Amino acid sequence: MGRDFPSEFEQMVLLAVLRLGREAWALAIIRELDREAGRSVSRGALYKTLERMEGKGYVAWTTEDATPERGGHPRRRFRVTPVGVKVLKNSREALLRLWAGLDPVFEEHPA
Amino acid sequence: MGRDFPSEFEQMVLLAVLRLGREAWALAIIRELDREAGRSVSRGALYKTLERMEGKGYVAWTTEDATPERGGHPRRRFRVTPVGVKVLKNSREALLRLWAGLDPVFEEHPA
DNA sequence: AGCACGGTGTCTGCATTGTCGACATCGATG
DNA sequence: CATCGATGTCGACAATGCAGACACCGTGCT
Repeated sequence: MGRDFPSEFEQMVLLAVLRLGREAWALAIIRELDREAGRSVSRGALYKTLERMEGKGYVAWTTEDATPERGGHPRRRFRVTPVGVKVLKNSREALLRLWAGLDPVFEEHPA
Repeated sequence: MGRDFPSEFEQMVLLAVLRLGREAWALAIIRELDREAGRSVSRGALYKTLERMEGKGYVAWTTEDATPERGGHPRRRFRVTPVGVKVLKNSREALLRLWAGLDPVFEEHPA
């Protein structure tokens, strides 16, 4: 059904992959998440999630071998599938709808 | 730590409670979620989550007895605590930051 | 050579979360 | 009295989030 919601973590990962475009390697994703969302993740957690999302058809990847410069390892380049984009859009819209009208709550400045 | 993220579902529930204001009873939350986010939840799932969130200090409730009109049952009125608002704000900002620049991806209308 | 180190990826395991469905109560209605 | 609807509680299980250990292979020091 169209009613499929990615978990919060999955959303973040999907978004990070989208932002990285052609540079979406695992470690880059971790750094992106850390930098942009203030969220640190271990590789294990990330790979697990990516694999699960592949199962659901949210992401896909291609293995590209060598970048002999740095360690010369085959690394995986991830990308978000159309389905992934769709569910992302879905929850984005749901969130947007729920946030609507609550601005006063969020606008408050602390200190 | 300030770095605490509510899960996607928790976020939705918190938001629904905020929107409902003084009318945040369990069943109302369920209806709100269904209506605004297209997400259907069972009562068990919701209560569990609310209780877990109480443990983390995101929500609190007061039991008000009787509304003799409809079943005459004590029902719980939920509300989001300041901590709850804070974590909500946190993830909202993280999401907003991650979404930034990806508009082209989301703006596409499918036909 | 030898060794530590950094970038990659895999796997096991466990704690937390998400979710359902059954059980239970009480008033109103048929 | 039998039902139904609004409420809440509980037990169980599957899915998810996440860490840490294991492993490989170049590079750069020494």
